[in-house]
Amino acid sequence: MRAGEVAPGLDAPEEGNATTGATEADAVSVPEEPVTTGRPRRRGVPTIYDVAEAAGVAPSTVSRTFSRPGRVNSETAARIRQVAADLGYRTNPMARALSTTHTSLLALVVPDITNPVYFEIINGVQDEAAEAGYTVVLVDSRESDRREREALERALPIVEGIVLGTSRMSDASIRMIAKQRPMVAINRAVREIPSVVPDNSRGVRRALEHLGELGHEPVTYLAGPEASWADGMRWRGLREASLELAVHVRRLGPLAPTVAGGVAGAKAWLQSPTTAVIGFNDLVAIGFIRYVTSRGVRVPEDVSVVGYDNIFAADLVTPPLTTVATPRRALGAAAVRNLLAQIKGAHPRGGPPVVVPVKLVERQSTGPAPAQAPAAGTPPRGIPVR
Amino acid sequence: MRAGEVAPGLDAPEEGNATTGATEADAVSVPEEPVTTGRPRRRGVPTIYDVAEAAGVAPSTVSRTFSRPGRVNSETAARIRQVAADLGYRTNPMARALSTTHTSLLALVVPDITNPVYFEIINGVQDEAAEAGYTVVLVDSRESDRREREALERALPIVEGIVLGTSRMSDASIRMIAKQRPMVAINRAVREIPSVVPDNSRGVRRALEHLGELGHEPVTYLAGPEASWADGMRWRGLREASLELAVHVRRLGPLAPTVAGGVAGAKAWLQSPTTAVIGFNDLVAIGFIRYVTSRGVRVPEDVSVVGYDNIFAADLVTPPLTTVATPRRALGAAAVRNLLAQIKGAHPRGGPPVVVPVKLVERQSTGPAPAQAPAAGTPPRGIPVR
DNA sequence: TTGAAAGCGCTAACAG
DNA sequence: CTGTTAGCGCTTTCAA
Repeated sequence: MRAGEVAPGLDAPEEGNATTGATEADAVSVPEEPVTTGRPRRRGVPTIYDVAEAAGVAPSTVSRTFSRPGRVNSETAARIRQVAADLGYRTNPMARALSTTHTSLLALVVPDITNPVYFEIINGVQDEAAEAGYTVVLVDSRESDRREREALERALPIVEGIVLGTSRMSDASIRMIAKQRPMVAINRAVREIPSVVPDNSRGVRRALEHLGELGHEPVTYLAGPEASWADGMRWRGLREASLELAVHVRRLGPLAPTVAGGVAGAKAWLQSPTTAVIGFNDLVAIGFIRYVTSRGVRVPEDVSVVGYDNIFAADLVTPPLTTVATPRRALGAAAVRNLLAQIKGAHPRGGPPVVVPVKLVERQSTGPAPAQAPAAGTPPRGIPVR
Repeated sequence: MRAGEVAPGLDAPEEGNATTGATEADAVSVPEEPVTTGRPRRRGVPTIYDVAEAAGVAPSTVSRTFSRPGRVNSETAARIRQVAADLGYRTNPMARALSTTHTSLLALVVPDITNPVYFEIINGVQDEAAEAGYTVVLVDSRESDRREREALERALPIVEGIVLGTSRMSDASIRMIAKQRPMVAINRAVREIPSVVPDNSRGVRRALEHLGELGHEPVTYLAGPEASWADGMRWRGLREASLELAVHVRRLGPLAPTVAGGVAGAKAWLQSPTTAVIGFNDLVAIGFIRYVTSRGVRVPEDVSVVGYDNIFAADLVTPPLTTVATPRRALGAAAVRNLLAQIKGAHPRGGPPVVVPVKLVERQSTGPAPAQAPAAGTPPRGIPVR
């Protein structure tokens, strides 16, 4: 018995004692004045109790009406919904969560919301989540595993699952957290954790193919961070493609995955230039172009460069960047679908990563190799050596 | 009385019959078989009851230990914390929220997470929120008021407050929602809603000042969307500055606040060029530069252009863009501080917007006006008229 | 199909 | 300073 409900009704004389489910004892104290607004409890947002009373049914019936439609007579349901609407009733997510542990919240972890690469991932995740009635909590680790852990720590207890859009944490930490909530990783393969990744090997292969067709040989790969899983995949793919396509590939790095990293790569490249380079990502490619351009090297006349990711800025720089477009929105959406499946019970954890296709976007930073290929160690014409 | 608690206690003989608060009636029904694991309730994450029992105190004391440190003896607290740690107890946010309506969640609404302008705002909001122990739920309206309303609708019941980082909803809708939760708007003044905005008039004034010093006259303003509050502010500031600085300003627009908008603006500008233009934002400025450059106009030799916002790409384009830097991170942080203050009770709603300072970042898209200013209606030298 | 009643885990008076 | 006791609003057996 909910004492709290009865008492207030009784304590408020002007409310009269509408048979609020009062016991016989209560019933004896005959009401003397009619009530206008029979509001049950303290003022505030209406609850199922308010709706129940107004509709003349039990609270549990109201609850069922919203949580298990179908388990209640359609007419009663209709009436209840009507009353609820009139009262402006909205089910309280916290109360529901308390008894069901179902919060309709998902966490999305990204290392840096400022990094263009994540925009579309975020959009894809949000869209797919919204479609399933889920809201997403964005956890921005700011490239710090401490921040990431803290933020995740805070979000963990309220979310039903986690999408790891590139994490800065160790595999061990990740697995630790995966024990507490369903999780799926994007762009990173962690043993035991389901993941979805872009087709890295095909991406670099297409880039190399494109460059090869233009007559470039050899090609320089401006490598990403040592710890980067994606970099490992791309380099591996590049070596394989190199064999198949019969165009040599040199590796130069590791480099920070930023414009600054690209500048650093350009400086190194100037010491032993090639007619084409493939950047670890667009930022690196952009930094490369900027620097070599400032040194009098023309793109793509002297050197062709292709980036990776196809971020927003790729089409803004001069010349517009030829790059491998990763389907980031699809990546995010796929991750959420997988996650939701896990949440719904079917726990297909582990297994090989889901691979989504990529494609090469040809713009103006690539062109035919210069007529005469530079001798090894010799800068292409026009390049001031260092 | 929590039946669930008492029964288990009695069932465990090895616990002796410590007067756990059992009634006489309960005490009589002597247990016949011993139990090994005297686990209180259903298996799962530990609750304050588990901690209380293990520490030999009342649940409420455990609760206080975590929710109102200081209101409990430091030694007892220490012991409780120790036990809690051992048990791996973590306070359940949903349960807490249910009784306090304090969720430690904030909503941040942005029209398009893909728009570079919002990155720093998001970071500022996240940082400030995290510092106060709050987690933020990102609501991306995707430039659609329907989506925005729906997402907000979903988040509303669980957040304690809302930061509107540029909304697509009507003032009326906004005010409607503000009735339900504390709110503060960024970059938009809505009557009755506290807001924080960048110093638009000072920003455009600095831009015009800069251009004036370089000898430009008159200057063209590539206007933003008609409905944009910011555009209104900027144009107004420009007209005032125009008077004070004695340099004429022409308005050209409205334009979409995008690269495409800039291209459209450039086409119009070519019909009656000036030696300098100020874009509504960086994207517009970038689009402008792209187009005029493709038509043989040199920047900044033939025309100087200044953008607005100082987005990431501003420093990536060629030439790097001179632009007015808006302190977006500070904007976000200030908004959260204000919001938190409201949530904590002091409701300083309404009032004039909080204005945060901006500054001009000079890069290479601006330079001295061409020696001979073009006669009105005449294209600067080198510009092919249409 | 509906109702009654017991919690979900925590906080909050109110006593002691 | 600590324990008792009601709930917060909703879901969920268990009966009817």
